[in-house]
Amino acid sequence: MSGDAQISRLRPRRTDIRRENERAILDAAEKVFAEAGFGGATMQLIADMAGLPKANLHYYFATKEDLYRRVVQQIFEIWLDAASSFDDAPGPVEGLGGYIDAKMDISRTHPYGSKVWASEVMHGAPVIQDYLETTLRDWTNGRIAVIQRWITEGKMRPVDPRHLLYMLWATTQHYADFGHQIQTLNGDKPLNDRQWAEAKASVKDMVLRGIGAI
Amino acid sequence: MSGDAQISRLRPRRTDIRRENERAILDAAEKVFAEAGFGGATMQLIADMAGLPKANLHYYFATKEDLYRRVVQQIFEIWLDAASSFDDAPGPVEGLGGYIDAKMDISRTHPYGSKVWASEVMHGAPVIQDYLETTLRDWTNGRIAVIQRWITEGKMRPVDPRHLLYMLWATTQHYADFGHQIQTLNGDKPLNDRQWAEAKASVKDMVLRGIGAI
DNA sequence: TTTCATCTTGACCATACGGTCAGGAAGTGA
DNA sequence: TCACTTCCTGACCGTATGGTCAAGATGAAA
Repeated sequence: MSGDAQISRLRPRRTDIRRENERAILDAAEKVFAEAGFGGATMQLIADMAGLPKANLHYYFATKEDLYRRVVQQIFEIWLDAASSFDDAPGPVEGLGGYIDAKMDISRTHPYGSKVWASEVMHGAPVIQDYLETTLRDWTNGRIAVIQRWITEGKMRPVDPRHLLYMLWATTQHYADFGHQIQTLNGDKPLNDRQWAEAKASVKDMVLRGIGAI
Repeated sequence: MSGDAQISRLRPRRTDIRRENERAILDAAEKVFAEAGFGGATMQLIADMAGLPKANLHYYFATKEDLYRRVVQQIFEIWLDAASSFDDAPGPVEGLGGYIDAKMDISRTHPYGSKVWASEVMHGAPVIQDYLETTLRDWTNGRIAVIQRWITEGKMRPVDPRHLLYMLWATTQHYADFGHQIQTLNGDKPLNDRQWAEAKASVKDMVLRGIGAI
């Protein structure tokens, strides 16, 4: 009767099994890699956190490095998506303001991924160097062109777009990468909703004034 | 004859031996910890880079963690010294401008130390948490007071001093911690003297305008 | 039911690592 | 020269790690 239908629902399908296990492993790996670094992370710890035996990890991800690469690619794609505000914005206030909002939100929701990326770059980008030289370089040049156009149109002062981008990346990601330090200076308490809103407002205000957009 | 004098000069004194070996080990350790992380660094690699047998490292530094702690403390003290411009400055242009100059210089001269610090904080500051809660907290509160005074005196707009400091730390250290990424976006070439000067000028210009100090 | 591909897992292995130690070399002060 | 401290180092050890494998369990298709 309805029992059959229930069982066939509860019993996971093949594709679901694969998807759910890969998701659990990637989530656990992101956290462990962020907190211990690539060298300090162990497959055993990731397995425990994902609730799977270690040998099962190697069934889905051949090596530790494969797993790590997937984690790094993930945060990179999330950041690329966040840049859509650049494209269809009339000026720097909307474009850069929206970009800052998006990056700050990501720093709050994906602090582990941000840390893994930072660690990877700090170590000389051994596994994602090709990304830097292709996707990131193209992306950066595209946004530099947009910023240059805004300058030409008189919508902001003539600042070096490169150093502006570096400042944006540095400042927004700082709230994820150095979140522990910020928390310590905040009386050992994580920033609450109001404080995050103030942080976003402060960053936007200082940056947009700094480039003469407001 | 003069041979004796030469020999007695060439033959290193006890204190020199200790000082020089500790220096060689610390320099090598700073680089290896920065490039591989604490977990990825090996005592063997540090020993090779310092030109000493591994057992000798353990003669000067009991454990890997002891060595690591010394490296982290080093960069922290360098940064503290850089903040002197804050104290005897009439206003934000000189105070913050000098601080940015100093931090940017350190990012160029001590990129490894900066990375080690970043890595340590990202991993939750397991070995320098007490520093964060004492020295750094006190230091930060002191500078916040200075910034507040400047605001009261009308020398800059009323911005949140905390987020201003975070922006300064993030931006200046970005040129060290993400130096590899910056280099990649610079055509795989390190920033030259002129580009470093431009970077400093850009950062100072954007920040000081952002807070209404110029 | 039968057949097949996918998934699971405990046990195992070779390697590399941090750290130890004993015994000798070298500098130092009397 | 002698006694003493500091410095040096090859050899060694226990442990933990990434990765393998073979045998079995489970779901899917016929």
